[in-house]
Amino acid sequence: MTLAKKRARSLEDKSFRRQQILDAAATLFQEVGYEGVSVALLASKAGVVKGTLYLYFKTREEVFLALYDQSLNRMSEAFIAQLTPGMSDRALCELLYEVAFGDGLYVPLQARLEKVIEHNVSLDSLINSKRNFLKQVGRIAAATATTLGLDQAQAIEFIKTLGVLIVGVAGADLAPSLEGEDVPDDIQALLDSFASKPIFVTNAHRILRGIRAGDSD
Amino acid sequence: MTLAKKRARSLEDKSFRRQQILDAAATLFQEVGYEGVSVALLASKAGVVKGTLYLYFKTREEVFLALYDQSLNRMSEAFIAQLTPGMSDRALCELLYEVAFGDGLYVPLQARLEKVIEHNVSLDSLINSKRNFLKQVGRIAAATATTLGLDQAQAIEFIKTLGVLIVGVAGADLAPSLEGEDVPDDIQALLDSFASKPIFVTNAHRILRGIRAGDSD
DNA sequence: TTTAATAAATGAACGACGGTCATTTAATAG
DNA sequence: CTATTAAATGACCGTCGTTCATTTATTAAA
Repeated sequence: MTLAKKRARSLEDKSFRRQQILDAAATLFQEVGYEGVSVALLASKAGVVKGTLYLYFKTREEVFLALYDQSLNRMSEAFIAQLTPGMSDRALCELLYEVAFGDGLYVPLQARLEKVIEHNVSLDSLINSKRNFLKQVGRIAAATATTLGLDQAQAIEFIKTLGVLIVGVAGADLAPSLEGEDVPDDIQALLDSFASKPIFVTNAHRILRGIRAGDSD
Repeated sequence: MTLAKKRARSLEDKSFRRQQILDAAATLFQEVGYEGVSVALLASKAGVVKGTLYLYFKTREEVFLALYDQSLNRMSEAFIAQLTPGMSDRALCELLYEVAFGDGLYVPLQARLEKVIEHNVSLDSLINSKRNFLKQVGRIAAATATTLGLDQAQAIEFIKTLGVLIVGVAGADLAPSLEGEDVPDDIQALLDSFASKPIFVTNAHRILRGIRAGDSD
């Protein structure tokens, strides 16, 4: 769990400590959310001091970018593992929803990736992250192509588009919880009408039909 | 332009000053973006001092929420004004894209609305904003229903869904500009493949076809 | 075994941030 | 002309992400 030595001098030691920090960040994120993860709090949970964090990550956002990369890898692995041959279009859309929203880190990080995280990250880190993204999209698309009988280009377009859709529908889940607040009926009905799952599944299905039909007009 | 008196004592004076601050915020937003609009900078541009801002807005985010409401109103008005009878499905999707992304404030604010802005706003302000949202969606949907020959329920679903799609596709536009940076070809191609307009128009069209077909499976 | 070289870890300090509030003072009513 | 009021002020607060001179655990050399 913890490092035997107090100083990480070898490369293995360093990557071990780096991962320690990431693990603490993942746990903390689930408890207090993105904005709640301050550098001071993260450092204390990781058992180091603030300055030490900056030996392992250039900025606070680089921590989140690394967390995002790992969550994307988990997500794509889980998706591919749960794909079953002959799965219906709808079942696949639902699986993708469950895997993406079930991870706990992937959706809130993806939703902040381009608007926030990427704005305080080195070009190198950004490029590495994008390369990993390309790789995971390729893996997911290949598995999807086989299951749904699409060609690879269709599957890539499908998966990329669903990534876009996930960010859109995630809005409702990332809005402040009004649990226990005195919300008028008309407003509550409006909020309910944006429940992420039905919107995602229905429209993922519509998009898939369009791709199958080969529309380009 | 500016208030004759140095103190705003009447209700008209107060709402005038409030709007002055909002105008300064809109201008500043276009220049420096969301994160660049600090309370101190906004105050100086509006010709007041920091503390004064808090007489007119409870928090920094309430400024952005008011800005969002006004941008949504502008947007829906422009959309309805430019609708023409007999417009094709595709033309309407393109018009909606142009109007939404052309405003300059609407898209970046909508993209941050639920994830950031609504988290630091009073319940009253939030409810008022949602009521305005409901009203504008109703107006846009009614005009769309007429133009496209949809019933009102279909049109409302269509417009709500396109709002979700806008937030998703906006990611690419809100990412940091890598203009002048040394970006490898594969990464540049990836970024280009997420250009917001074609993704929006193509998929808005697919969604519309699905709604027209009356899919619910 | 002792010493010198190294770089990992520290924590005090920085400027900028959003937000507060006792005080000042412009405008109004008597 | 005076008393009342509340709009405007600006000094101040705690917190934030980030930096860096200093300390010290670890390793290599003597």
